[in-house]
Amino acid sequence: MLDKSYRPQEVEEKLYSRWMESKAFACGRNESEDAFTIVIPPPNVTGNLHMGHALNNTLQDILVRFERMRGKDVLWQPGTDHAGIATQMVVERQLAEQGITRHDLGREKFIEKIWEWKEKSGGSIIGQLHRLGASCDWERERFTMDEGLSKAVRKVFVQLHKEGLIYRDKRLVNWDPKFHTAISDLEVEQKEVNSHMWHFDYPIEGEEGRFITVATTRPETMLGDTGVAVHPDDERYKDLVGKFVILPLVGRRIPIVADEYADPEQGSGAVKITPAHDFNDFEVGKRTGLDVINIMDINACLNDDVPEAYRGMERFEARKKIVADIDALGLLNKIEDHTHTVPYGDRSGVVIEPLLTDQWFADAATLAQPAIRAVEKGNTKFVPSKWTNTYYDWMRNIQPWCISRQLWWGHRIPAWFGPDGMIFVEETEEQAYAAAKAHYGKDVELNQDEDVLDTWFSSALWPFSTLGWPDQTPELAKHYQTDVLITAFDIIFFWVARMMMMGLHFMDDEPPFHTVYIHALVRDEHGAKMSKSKGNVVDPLVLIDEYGADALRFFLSSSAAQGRDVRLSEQRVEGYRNFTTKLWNAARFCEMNECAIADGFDPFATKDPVNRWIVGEVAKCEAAVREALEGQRDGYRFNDASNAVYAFTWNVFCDWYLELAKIPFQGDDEAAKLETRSTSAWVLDQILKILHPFMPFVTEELWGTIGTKRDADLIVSDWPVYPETAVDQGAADELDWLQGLVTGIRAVRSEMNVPAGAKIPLIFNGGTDVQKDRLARHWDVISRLARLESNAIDADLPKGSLQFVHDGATVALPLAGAMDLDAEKARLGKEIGKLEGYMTGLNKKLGNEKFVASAPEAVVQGERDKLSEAEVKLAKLKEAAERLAEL
RNA sequence: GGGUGUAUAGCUCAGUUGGUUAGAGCGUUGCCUUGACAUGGCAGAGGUCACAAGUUCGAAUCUUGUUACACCCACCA
Repeated sequence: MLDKSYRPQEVEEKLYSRWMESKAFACGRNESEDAFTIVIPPPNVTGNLHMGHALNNTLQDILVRFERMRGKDVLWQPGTDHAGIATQMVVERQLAEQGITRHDLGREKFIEKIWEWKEKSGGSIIGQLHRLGASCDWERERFTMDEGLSKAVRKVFVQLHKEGLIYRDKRLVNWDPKFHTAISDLEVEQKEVNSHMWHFDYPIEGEEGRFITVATTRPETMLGDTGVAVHPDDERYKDLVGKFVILPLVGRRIPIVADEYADPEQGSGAVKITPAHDFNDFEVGKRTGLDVINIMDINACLNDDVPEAYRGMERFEARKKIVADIDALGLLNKIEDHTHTVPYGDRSGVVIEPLLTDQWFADAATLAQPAIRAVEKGNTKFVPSKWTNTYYDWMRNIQPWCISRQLWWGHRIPAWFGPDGMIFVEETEEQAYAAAKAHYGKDVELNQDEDVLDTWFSSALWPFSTLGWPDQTPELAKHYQTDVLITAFDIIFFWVARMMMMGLHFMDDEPPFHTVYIHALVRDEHGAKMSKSKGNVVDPLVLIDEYGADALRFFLSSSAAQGRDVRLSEQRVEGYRNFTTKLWNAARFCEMNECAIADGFDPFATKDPVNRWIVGEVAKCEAAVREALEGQRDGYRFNDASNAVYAFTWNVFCDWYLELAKIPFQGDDEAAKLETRSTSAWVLDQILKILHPFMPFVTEELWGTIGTKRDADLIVSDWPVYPETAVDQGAADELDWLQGLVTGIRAVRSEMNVPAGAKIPLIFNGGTDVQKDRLARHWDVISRLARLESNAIDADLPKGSLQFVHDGATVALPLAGAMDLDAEKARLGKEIGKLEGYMTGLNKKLGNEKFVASAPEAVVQGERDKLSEAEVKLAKLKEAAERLAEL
């Protein structure tokens, strides 16, 4: 027996446990050759479920549940990411509370601490995904620092190194002075700031009183200047090229060089060059042979290569002092207000400092080539397709990828240094020692590289490392290539692009997925990005508590129109909660009426046209949902799929079918009652199946609670397949006519203020035999739904009647003295006016020879049909108006 | 500086290859405690599809331009 109301809070956890225990999520449960595979975008092990995760995982779960029901061997591969910087930060913060730093512990102990933290409180997001209903194969859960995945990382690193695609280089990198590590270009955020442009006069050597003015937004770097550049064609400075300036405060003699980088239009046309602290200057320095003097330490404080007065100063403190000191020397030419972009570390939030260091790089430009080709050839496609261009733009201009990080938490780089600096890159320490012995001819002491790899390096391997690679496991054979990757656009470069590169390189030129579905961002109700600092973050778990996971999921999927952001609306979530209530009550109604599928019942061989009709409507709904979801054409239209099943359930099944079913339920025709009971139960079952991927909990609960005996849970039941004959067009037309008649009567009644409860007579004139037959057969239904007391066919019309035309027949509701004649006249007049306007348009169109000549025949015929239909209607309406006028 | 996207009812949004009297949900108005459901039912009001020009027999839909907003990328001192 169903409870009077549905309380998701009481059933969701129970059902999720049941699914887990029955191993409903497990891959391989179904032995089908046809595999369907999605790898989850692994959330950070430090993460908490936010709306973006909720959307992302809801969409994945919809596809996974859909394909599972369709009989495929489904693998939704879950796991978490070790998230180098984020995780290290969390644990360091905890240590800081005890007054300890990671250096107090030492590397080994610190990493142990992180593992402890991970075991105890890491991965709470997994439990939160359970709340959402995510049907991942949890027994296969992976972590990017697992032994297996780490092995894959080492193998990839070593192989790429042997192929020359990973190399070590001394280069200027983005240095994060807070975390003391290099970061990649992608982890740098350019932010616009209001600052100043300082103009300094640098004295020319040997020319008393002559200066060259340079402008800078970073005065502190002047201590590292090793030259001044002017444009080779700049007439103003031609005579100065080759001469020297004496760098103020430092006293260094630095050359004036000619380089095209200097823009004569900018400032004075002369630019100071600091090769060690600016990417452009580095290039200029290389071209013109300038010295490279690094003036900063890892904290971005000035080092010992600057004059004593500045040593140890923090860079922004130094800036103030330098400006003041230059001013004191009389060399501060001017200060202008200036807005420019400044690089910030995306996780640390501090200004990034270009710093010259030894780092490991991946040759992204080479790895990108197959990845570009795969998309060009259509082997992997983006949905929506506009993201293809974003991908191309980035891939075609890709820079070397700095993959080393000066952190402790992560995959340690498998490189060992010999006593003379020789590097041995091997998968294991033993192999490194063996290689060293072979090289040196004797045993030597090796030191492993202290650095770890960029977190995204291991994520790039996720689609095959989680399947067991480098071992050739059955899962790898069956589930690689995976099907669709579902993610947000902000991760295309970080992750998608790199998975493409690695997947193609290591998996025999087969891309990791055939489709990349890029979903929207979830914004707040005002359209603003959600962020902690704005305080507008909505916790999905709070919404789940309040309205149930199904309501949140349905909101997200019905909002997931391609190419458009999702605006969170609690009101809409509430609306979908109401939908679960509606479904629940429909099921209760069926239960009360003892609906059950009788033995031998064939849904496609019912007698009652109402039943024949609803079976056809089910088939249409299923087709709409399936076609919207399937990836074959332009699938992944989650909003279309959700809306189709919503509209069918509420507006067709509940609003019409169940109302119609009350007639046989309350009547005494036992055969009709039996058929309708079976049909109702059958349709309800179909709804539960079709709705299950979207609303897994309420559907499973109903599936298990309503009277029907089940072999298995809904989650592992079969997605329905209907015969061609499921749609009976004759029944569809008949019900369409019936609904139009009822709606027409209701509208007239409502508009003319006939009391809702009043039962009134009906006169039906000028209808076809088919219509008369329908009226007679469905009279019970029509009289109930339209509140009628009697009917007469082709009868004389009493003077005072409400009248309208339905499908060519005149429908009259005699009210005698009870009706407002003037109001009815006005109503009919308005109706006629509207119809005439409509016909004018049609006549004009059909009178246009060019239209008739050039439009497709079907379109022209369609317009003609509309016109003749309208003509009949107009004639009848006019008759009605005349009758009224006689009064 | 380069690129992408969006503009349709009071609000949030659908509208697949150009052919409807342009749809939904929420909100709103009126009526209804009708034996599943007031977290409900029935009926209604509400739109010159941002603006301008063009292509076409026909444009919310295609082209160009304008305006507004959003986002991404980029080393301009």
